[in-house]
This record gives sequence, structure tokens and C-alpha cells, in this order.
Amino acid sequence: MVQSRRDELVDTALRLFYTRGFNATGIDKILAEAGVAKMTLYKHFRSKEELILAALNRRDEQFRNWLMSEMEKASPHPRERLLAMFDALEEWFNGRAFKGLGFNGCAFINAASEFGDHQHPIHRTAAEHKQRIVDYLEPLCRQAGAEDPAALAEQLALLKEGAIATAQVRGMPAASRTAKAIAETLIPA
Amino acid sequence: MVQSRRDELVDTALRLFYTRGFNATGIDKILAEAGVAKMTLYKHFRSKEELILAALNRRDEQFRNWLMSEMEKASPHPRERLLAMFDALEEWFNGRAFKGLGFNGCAFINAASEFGDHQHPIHRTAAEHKQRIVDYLEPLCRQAGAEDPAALAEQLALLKEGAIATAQVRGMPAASRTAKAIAETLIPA
DNA sequence: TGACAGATAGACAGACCTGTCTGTATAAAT
DNA sequence: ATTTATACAGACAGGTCTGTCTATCTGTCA
Repeated sequence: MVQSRRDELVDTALRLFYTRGFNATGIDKILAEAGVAKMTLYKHFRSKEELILAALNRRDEQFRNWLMSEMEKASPHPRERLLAMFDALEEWFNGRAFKGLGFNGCAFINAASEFGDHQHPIHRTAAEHKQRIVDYLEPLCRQAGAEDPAALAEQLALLKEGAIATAQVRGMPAASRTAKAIAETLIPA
Repeated sequence: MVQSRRDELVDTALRLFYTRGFNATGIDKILAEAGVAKMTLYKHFRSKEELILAALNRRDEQFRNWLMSEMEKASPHPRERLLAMFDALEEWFNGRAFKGLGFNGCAFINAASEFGDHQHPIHRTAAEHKQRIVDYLEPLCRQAGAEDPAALAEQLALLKEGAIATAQVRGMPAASRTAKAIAETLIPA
């Protein structure tokens, strides 16, 4: 089955927005690379902003599916599963996670930084993605025997954000190991 | 003494770049708000990129001076001083640190995200700022009795990045406390 | 065959972008 | 008083941006 024009548009948009930035990527560039006419875009989306939102929603799905599957295939034990998150991050930081996308930081941190207003739909979408990650971690923290699973989930999520920011800004993929070493001290043995 | 035109330009540029983004802020907006003519800008800077670099260098100085002074006035003891970093972050997250600037995430994370190429001078400037923070923390970690001061400095810096990203994307100033709680377990008592 | 849905290319408007240029005003130094 | 440096306002070129429009082409279904 061939991808619909809409899907091609969203895929190309995500790739360009992620690798070159949202404001810096023009509609025309996306259209040229996707091989799609402008009117087709504006039939599916009312504006560039709607296309950005669609791209971020695709990224949310893609990223969480990848992360959860990496964690779940690593181990059936909650503690190991949680720690496997940081191994997955390192794969990502080294460009081995998303074919064609490489590593350019977190698309949602990038989006929140370009659209700084907290009320902006794009910023809210970024916040929702981060919340979903925490919501995924919490039950695992409970199963791992955490005294306060919600607090541990927040801690591990914060370590993940720190590793991503450090890996991106300083070009330091090993940040995942710094974060993992801390996580090992936080999750009950 | 009156601020030089160059200083007014850099101050205004920093404020607008920080609150509205680098690509999204046009030269004309900066000139209008600074009350400076275009030719004056191009006499002091060869391009917008040079102005961005000057604004980031000012921010580096401003931010590190603020952070170090907050930490140093908090306590003479290395452990307390390190922990005070996270109290300072919370003040910043709540908009009480830099008059007129509010909190819009880390200017350097934002810059690295808009200028994703690691070789780009703006991205390198961001990386240098982050390195300077680590370099400031390391001797304090040594004084605090850390077994591996370099490693602890990296850990604390990563917690700081995680707190900033979490506070910005999710609008959660309390992230500083999550980070501080972790730091307390890492720094020798 | 004919009708129709969906996509195409490409022109266009109107706004905004960076960087250059001219000509004028101001103020300090000689 | 004249020179010199500095800054001003604002036009301008050449490019890019988003979003709208028209006119054409293609493939499917009846």
C-alpha cells in the first residue's frame, strides 16, 4: 500500500522541521522534497502551524513506540527496564535510532524553545508529550518497588531530559551513561 | 555614564532573542526597540550572526555571574553551595532572577536547538557556556569531598539541564526541587 | 466514452527578511 | 569656527515567507 499524500507530507515535514528547525524550514522546501503541490498541503492543513502539530503528533507516536519497545525488549524486570531507557537514549544520541533523522536533540524541547509561549498549541503539544513519558514510567517505578513511584518517575524523566540536553548542546552522547549511573542509585535494587 | 550604542544594541538583542527566538526576531525589531539606526548596527557587527554571538556572550557572563554569586552568598560550605545552585534555579524559573527577561528556558539550549549544526559558531558558543558551568562546579565537588569530582560535576550539571528543560517545556518550576533531591543523595555529606 | 475527484505546476499578493546606500543632524575636539 | 566622528532616518535591492488562485493533467468509475 502506498502512503497517502498526507502521510508523505507529514513525514517530510517532520524530517525537515527536526533537522533544520521549525521557523527555518519553509513550506516550499517541504513541498519540493515531498513532491507534493501546494494546494494539496492546504487541502489537508489549514496552515503551517497545523502541519507542525501533525508532525509533532507523529513524532510523539514514533518516539514513544520506539522507547517503549526498546525498554520492553531489554528485560522483563522493572528495574532493568527502567535502566534500559538510558541505553536506548545512547543509541539515539549516536544516530542509530531513527533512520534518516539522526540526532538533533528532542523535537519537543526544540519546539518549546521556538514557540516559547506556554499557551501556544505547539508548546502545549510538547508539554503533553513529556507528560506521557512520565505517565509511562510511573507504573514501572511502582513495580520496581519504589517508595514514591510518582516522585521516582519525575526523577528519571528529569535525568532523561538532562541527558538529551547535554548530548545535544555539548555533543556528548556519553551523557546517557552519566544519567544511567544516577538512575542506578535511585531505583531500589 | 551612558551605555554605549553597542551595549544598548546587545542588551535589546539579548532580550528579544531570548524571549522571542533567534530566527523569529528581525533586525528591524531590535533597532526599533533600541532606538538605533541600521547603519550603527552594521558598523559594530558584520551580520546578524555576529550580533547573536555578542548577545550570547553577554548572556554567558550575566548568567554565570548571577549563578556563582547566588551560590557563594548561600553558604561557605562546598556541599551547601552546590545545593544552593538548585535554589537559585527555582528563583530563575519563577521569573525572579533577571529583571525584564523572565524565564524562557536556557538561552544556550535554545540557541543550540535553532542552530543545530555542531560546527556552527552559535552552537559552539552554547557548548562553551555549558562547559564553563561544569568547570566551575568541579573544584567545588573536590572541596566537598567527592571521590570523583569530575564525574560529580558532570552529574550535577546534567541535573541542572534536566531541571531547566523540564521547567520550560512542562511549565514546572518545581523541577528544581526534583533535581535538588537527587543532588543531595550524590554529594557526600 | 464521459464525468468527476484529486493532484499537478506555477503565478501571484502582500508581508517580511537582511544588508547597503544616501543624505542629514548632532556634538565634541581642535 | 571648522573639522571630524558618530548617529540618525529612511529608501532600496534582492530575496524569502505564507497562503490563494487558476488552469491543466491523470486516473477511476459508470
